Amino acid sequence: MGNQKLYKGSLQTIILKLLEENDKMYGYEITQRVKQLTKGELNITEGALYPALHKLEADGLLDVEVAKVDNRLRKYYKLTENGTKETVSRLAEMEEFLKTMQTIVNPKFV
Amino acid sequence: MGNQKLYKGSLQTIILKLLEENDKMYGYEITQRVKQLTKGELNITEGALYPALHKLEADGLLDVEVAKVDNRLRKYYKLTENGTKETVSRLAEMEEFLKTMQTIVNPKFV
DNA sequence: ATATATACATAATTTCCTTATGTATAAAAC
DNA sequence: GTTTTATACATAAGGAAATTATGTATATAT
Repeated sequence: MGNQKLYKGSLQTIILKLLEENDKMYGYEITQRVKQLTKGELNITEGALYPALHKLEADGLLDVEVAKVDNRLRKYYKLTENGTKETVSRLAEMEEFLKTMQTIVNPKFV
Repeated sequence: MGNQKLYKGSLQTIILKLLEENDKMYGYEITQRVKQLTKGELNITEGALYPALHKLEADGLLDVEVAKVDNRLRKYYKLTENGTKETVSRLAEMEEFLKTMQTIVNPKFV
C-alpha cells in the first residue's frame, strides 16, 4: 500500500458493487472480500466502513437486517430498489473516471 | 461530471504527471490542459489547484519561477530532482490503483 | 461599457478517511 | 489454562484534501 489515499471517495461505490454481486453481506465480510479481491492491496478500515454503511442506509440505498450467528452479532446489508439504480449510475461514473485517469497518466495506451 | 469526488486524492499525481511531460507549466495552464485532455470531464478548481501547488513546492517536489507575460503574473512550476523521482513512484501507485479498481468494478474484463 | 478570459490567492466549510479506542464472543496457540 | 488472534460491531478525535465563496488585477471580446 502507501497509495491508500487514492481510494478516497470510492468506498461507497466499492460497497455498492459488492452488494450488487452478492445480494447480502455483512460489514466484516466486506472488508475480507475486498482484501482477498485486491490481494491485500486495499484494506478497508472499520473507521471508514461502518460510517459508510450507515450513510448508505440513511440515504435509502441499503436495507439492514440483524442476525445472530454463533452467538455473535451480524448486520446484513442489501441494496434497496433505489440502491440498485444508484449502483448502476455510480459504476458508470467509476468507469468514466478510470478511463479518464488512464488518459492522463498513460496517454499512449488509451 | 458528478463524479468529481472520485478524483479526490489524485490531484497531486495529475500535476506531477503533466510537469513530467511539459518541463514547466503555470497554474492556469494546468487547469486548461486537464480540461482539454479530459474533454471537460475534469475541471480543477482554483481552490484545489493553488494550495496543491504550494504544498508540492513546500515538500520540495516543485520549484517556482515568477514571470510577467503581457503585464500579467505567471508562476511557472517545474519538477525538482526529488520531484522527478517522486513522480515515478506516484505514477506507479496510480497504475496499481487503477488496475485494482478495475478488478473490483469489472472483474470479468481483468 | 460590460462581460468573459486570464492569473493569482486564501478563508470557511465540508467530506471522507485515519487513528485510536471501546465492547464482546470464539477459536487458536503457547 | 491463559493469552493472542480472529470475528463483529461502534464511535470519537483529528487530519488531509477537496468545495464553495470571495478577493485582486489585467486583457480581450461583445
